[in-house]
Amino acid sequence: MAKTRVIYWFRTDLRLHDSPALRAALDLNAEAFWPIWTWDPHYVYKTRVGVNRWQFLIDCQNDLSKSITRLNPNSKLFLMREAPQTLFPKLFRAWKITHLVFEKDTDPYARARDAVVMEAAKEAGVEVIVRYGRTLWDSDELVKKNGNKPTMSIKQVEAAGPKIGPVPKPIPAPNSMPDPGETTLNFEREVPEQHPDLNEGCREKKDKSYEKIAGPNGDFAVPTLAELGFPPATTPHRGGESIALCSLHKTTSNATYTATFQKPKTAPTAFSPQSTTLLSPHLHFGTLSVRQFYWDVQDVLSSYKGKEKASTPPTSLIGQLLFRDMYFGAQAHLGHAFSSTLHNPKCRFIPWQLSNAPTPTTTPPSNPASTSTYTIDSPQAEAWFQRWKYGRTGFPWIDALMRQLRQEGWIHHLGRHAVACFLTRGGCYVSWERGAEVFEEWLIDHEEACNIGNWQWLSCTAFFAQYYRIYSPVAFGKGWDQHGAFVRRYVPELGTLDEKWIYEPWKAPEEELRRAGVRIEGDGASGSGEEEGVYPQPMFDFAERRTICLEKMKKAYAVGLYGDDHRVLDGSWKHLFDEPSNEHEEEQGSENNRKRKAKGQATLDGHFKKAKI
DNA sequence: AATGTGGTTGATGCT
DNA sequence: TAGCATCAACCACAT
Repeated sequence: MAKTRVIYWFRTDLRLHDSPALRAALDLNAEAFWPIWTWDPHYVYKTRVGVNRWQFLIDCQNDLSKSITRLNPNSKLFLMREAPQTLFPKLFRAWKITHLVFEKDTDPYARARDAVVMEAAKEAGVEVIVRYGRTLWDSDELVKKNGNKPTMSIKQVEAAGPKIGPVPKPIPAPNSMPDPGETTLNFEREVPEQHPDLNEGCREKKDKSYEKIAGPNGDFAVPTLAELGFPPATTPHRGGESIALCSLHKTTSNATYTATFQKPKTAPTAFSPQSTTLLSPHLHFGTLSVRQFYWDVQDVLSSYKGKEKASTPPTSLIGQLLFRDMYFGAQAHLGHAFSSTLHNPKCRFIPWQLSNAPTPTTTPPSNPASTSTYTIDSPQAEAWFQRWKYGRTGFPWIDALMRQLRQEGWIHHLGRHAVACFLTRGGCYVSWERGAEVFEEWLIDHEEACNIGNWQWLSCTAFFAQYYRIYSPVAFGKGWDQHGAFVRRYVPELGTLDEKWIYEPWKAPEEELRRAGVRIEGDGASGSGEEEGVYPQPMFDFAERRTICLEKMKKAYAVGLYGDDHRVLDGSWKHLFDEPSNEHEEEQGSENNRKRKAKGQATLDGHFKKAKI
């Protein structure tokens, strides 16, 4: 038997089925094999992981650990509470490791982290094996086949993907796993820097997850929410590969549903059950392989003989997976710059309120944007933002969605459209970055690439540009749910209000409100309007805000700046917006856009010089 | 190079 | 009830 001593490092792939990296690790026929997870202070303190997503992660880890033990009673998922960058060099020596194997991760922080770990492995003489299995196609390969440009449209993905080759077929789960070696830890432990802690506000008690490297009982156990100082989760959705595979099977065993799925025709108001598959959190944690999903759907399609025509990308289920690859491809190319407007060459500059504060340097940030700060440049906008976040806008459709999000960690994609449009270009004119942070904290399926990409889409700063298509906080929900069952479910204080007023309670006559036992009053600010039987006034006249936002968007598009423009970074963009809108300037704007298009990444300087002549 | 067409998911009012 | 034009007018992509 080969004397290989292997660490398999689980990260974005909490599964045994269809894992190219795990297969590569097991093919080493190790004499000792440790399946491990490293607790990462970056994840624990520097990203917004809400209680519900923590619960989901813990579910995934427990399920995976059980599955490993089923393959080998001596093994399980070994959780190590130290940063991988400092842990691995010590672990390599202590356990005489010969191989480290993991799935490639193209998130900007992950790339930097893995580079450090791979360097340490090189120094320790440990061979590193990396395999890709997180998207349909390796995101870096996808970018290459897209002319070394970020994938910014679904057409580009449809063209570039097949150039790489067909989506790899699923790999069966292993049916055995070698014993782990010794698990003694005879080395000094490095306690991570715990401040600042982005999740401090969520904790009821002090975080104790890093007190001992192998957990409180020294058995490498999966942590509990209590250890992290969190209160119990509120989400009804549970994680784990077992559940993920059951859910996938449930979806694909309904051939008609699977083959004719059209995303825009699924109701965002359906809640019991939901109208979509709810497989996104499983894709996020890698408890479901996206390629397994892809091929299971393809199998259904190839044998489908139903009356209704099968759907095709982009609206079909396969189309949804292509969008995911598109966002991963954009992020793989742009790195940290993808996550904010500033420094982002593909993100249109709009002078939103509550935007990320500019970084002092002119180079793209090396730190994740999630540690960004913003200035309250408008108390009004900040108040609207807070009311939006906590579901107290006075628009029941918006509030129901935001409350469902906070409580359950998941809302339908079209619901995300409705609240995102409302916060940004179709109501509050608040930066998409603020909304993205709330989603980061509250979504159990939060995937940085997809979240950032979708917020840019909805705010019409990248991927999508039809800013005049604005969702109404009244009409859109009503179109899907005439009777307001969804609103009643999540905004119970309006539970018995007649359907005539359920989307616009401020218009209801006094006697209707009295009969329904609700008063419409207060400004929805924190600490007010939370009295039982009270629902806030709408925070603004939507029609009025709609018009204002449209004008502002039109202006910003005419000016035509992007996040990497020096005038955006040095603040001189203000002059371009101060000037009153006139014919000449509109022409300049169009010219800007045309020039930019013709010159690719060129700045607008050339045009301005030309314009002066 | 100018022009036309289409773009996963708008709202409204008309036929 | 589904399909269409209108609203105002964006970008990407193909020709």
